[in-house]
Amino acid sequence: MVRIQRVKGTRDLLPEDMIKRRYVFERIREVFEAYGFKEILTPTFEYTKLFELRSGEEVVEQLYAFEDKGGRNLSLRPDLTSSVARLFVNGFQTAPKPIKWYYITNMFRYEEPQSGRLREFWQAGVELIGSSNIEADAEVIALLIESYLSTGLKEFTVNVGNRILLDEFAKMLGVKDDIGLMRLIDKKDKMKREEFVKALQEFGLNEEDINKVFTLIELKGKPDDVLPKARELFTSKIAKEELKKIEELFELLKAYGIEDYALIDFGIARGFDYYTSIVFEAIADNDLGIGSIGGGGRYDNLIEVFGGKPTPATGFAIGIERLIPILESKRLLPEFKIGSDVFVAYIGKELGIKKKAIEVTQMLRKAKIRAEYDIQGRKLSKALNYANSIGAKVVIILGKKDFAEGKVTIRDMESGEQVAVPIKKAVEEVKKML
RNA sequence: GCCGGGGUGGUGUAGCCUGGUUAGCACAGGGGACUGUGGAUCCCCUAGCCCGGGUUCAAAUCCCGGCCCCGGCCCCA
Repeated sequence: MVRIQRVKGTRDLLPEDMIKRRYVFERIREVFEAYGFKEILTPTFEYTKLFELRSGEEVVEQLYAFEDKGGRNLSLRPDLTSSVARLFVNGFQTAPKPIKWYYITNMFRYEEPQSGRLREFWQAGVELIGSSNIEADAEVIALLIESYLSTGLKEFTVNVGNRILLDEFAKMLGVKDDIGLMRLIDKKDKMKREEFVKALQEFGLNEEDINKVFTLIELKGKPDDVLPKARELFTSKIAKEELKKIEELFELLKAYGIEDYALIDFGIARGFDYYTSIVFEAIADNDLGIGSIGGGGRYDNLIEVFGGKPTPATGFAIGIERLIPILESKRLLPEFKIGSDVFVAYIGKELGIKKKAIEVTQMLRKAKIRAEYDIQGRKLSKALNYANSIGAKVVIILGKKDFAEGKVTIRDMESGEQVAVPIKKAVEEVKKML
């Protein structure tokens, strides 16, 4: 007999995992809804073409791609942004703007698993479609920050960069392979300074250019410190306009009251696939080897790539498998009690007494008390033992004597105290003890 | 896709280097001692060498391949 294993890069989620996830999702959901975002869900799989249109044919390597029985080339969704854009194009182009949608669901990417990276993972994210105003960027960045705060996380920052400024920067240096340069800059934190310098030299940059790269990288921190230096570095008109937007962005973030968590980091690249302007990523200090815990940005070209009329959009996603371990390691999650509060044990094997045990259990359940009765039909000492092991606070004992008198014995599992009460009073009595 | 480390009952492990009894231990699980009182004790039971091939008289142990886990690279939409 061959034992079937879990598929590589997937997880079984047990009750103690689920309760934590549910808690975190609920906190995030409350904030999303407070901001007026409405929940949507698109299909788990799409035509592979959808993702190719966005990211090029090479992405198939990173997709869970397959052919179905009808010969359709499909892929499990690697994120929801493409699907949401597709949905928008298919039916919401004339809907009132902005459209504010959120989702909490699983994604699939065919990659080698490692710390904080699985082949199936969950994201909570939002998309804000139809506004090119900087207000839209501010709204989603503020929402991202408030989402983390709602889970109890405090030691994190959302670092804001800008794709246009990086393009301008590449132009200034006369670099054609701007994406290559950005990837290199993105890796700056993983390398020693000398290695980084060497890599930049190999990329074809002279000393002056390399100094400019370092100036760019050091453009990191609070806007009051960073923006004046940025204005010296960037001289083009386009760049000046973007800098003005970023200045306004941070003014708006102050109005949201969350500016302490937002920083500028012009070295952020974030993949580069379809981001067009403001990009951002959330970093939480941790010793688990986890980098970004979420991120997003503006994607003003994607909707027309999918055949819609040009429509600006921005959004973000939070990686749950990255966030939860960090919350756990910082002890920010509450203690959860899983399982029943009341265990109903009965003595004897007669049908009548079993039925009475079920009836009592049902009374408790109808009163919204988490209760179960001893399906195993254990002897009393084992039943108490079991009740103890599942953490039941109260055991209801139904014996022949009780049965004959129309009563049950209620035992407080912490103190060991017991009272015999008429069955009709049992629920009331138990409620007092919980 | 590439690199490094690993894989022994449900869980945690001993054994592996240096091949040789019936693969040991603990916890968990089921039953009993105990036909109305738990967190205890005792007894019994269940259950394992990731898969395949090779070397050998003999493989958990040595060799090769695969799968999976942990971590790193590429990539990270």
